[in-house]
Amino acid sequence: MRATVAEKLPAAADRPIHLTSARRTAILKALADPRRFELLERIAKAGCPLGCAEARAALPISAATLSHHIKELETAGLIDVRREGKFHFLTLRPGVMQGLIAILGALDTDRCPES
Amino acid sequence: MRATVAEKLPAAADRPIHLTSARRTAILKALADPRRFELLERIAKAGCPLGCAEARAALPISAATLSHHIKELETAGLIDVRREGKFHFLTLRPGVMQGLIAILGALDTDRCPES
DNA sequence: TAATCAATTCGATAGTTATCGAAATATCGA
DNA sequence: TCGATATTTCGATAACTATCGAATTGATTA
Repeated sequence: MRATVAEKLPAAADRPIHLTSARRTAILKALADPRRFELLERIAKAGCPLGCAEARAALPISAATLSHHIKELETAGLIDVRREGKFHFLTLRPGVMQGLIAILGALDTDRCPES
Repeated sequence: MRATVAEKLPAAADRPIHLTSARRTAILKALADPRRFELLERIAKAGCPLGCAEARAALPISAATLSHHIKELETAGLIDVRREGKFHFLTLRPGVMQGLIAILGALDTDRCPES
């Protein structure tokens, strides 16, 4: 099933997206920077699209650095950026985090009885 | 509670360990290197403790590099290393991956209705 | 003890990246 | 069009790290 665009289900019902190993690495790298992770937390906790100004107010970084981090999160496919005139709004991309979780969860399924 | 998988997989029922943000970062960094991730996959899939020789046979890296990666995984708390005389054996540390999953899962809980 | 094998440590190198200020680009309001 | 504001790009720097060969430590065996 080739993921029809029609299934734009509202909130918590996102299926995990399948991730190639290259994309998995990109996502993990994006998450591995503390500031970037904090930014992503802000975006996630905001629920509604987060403006760059709000993001900037929360993080002690320059505009150039924020732009860099946003691009990293975007190219990793972790967030969507809606560019609306002068302002940009950031949202978590549905299903991606669940896709990562699926990969990580598969790692510690079976274990040796003798531990 | 979505513990549907737990019943058919005996040993994987470890509770998620609570992770500080510093440790979360260390773990994500450890996972963000592709070779290291592959090493961890090997350890996980082996189930039983994996010898360094087997690990080395699976990865095209020198002994020095393998040693480095093992230390990274160990200091991040992702694996345990049982040192038995001349040989070292690697196992996945229980609960840690689940702890990370818990953090990541908490990120995309609620979302804006307007998408 | 000497030889051997497993793993670590050392020293060096090459590639990556987080960070910033300054300059550039883009959008909006007057 | 002009000026103000938002974001990006550029150029540079500092810090980090993956990698290796060589030397070293540590354990086993002859």
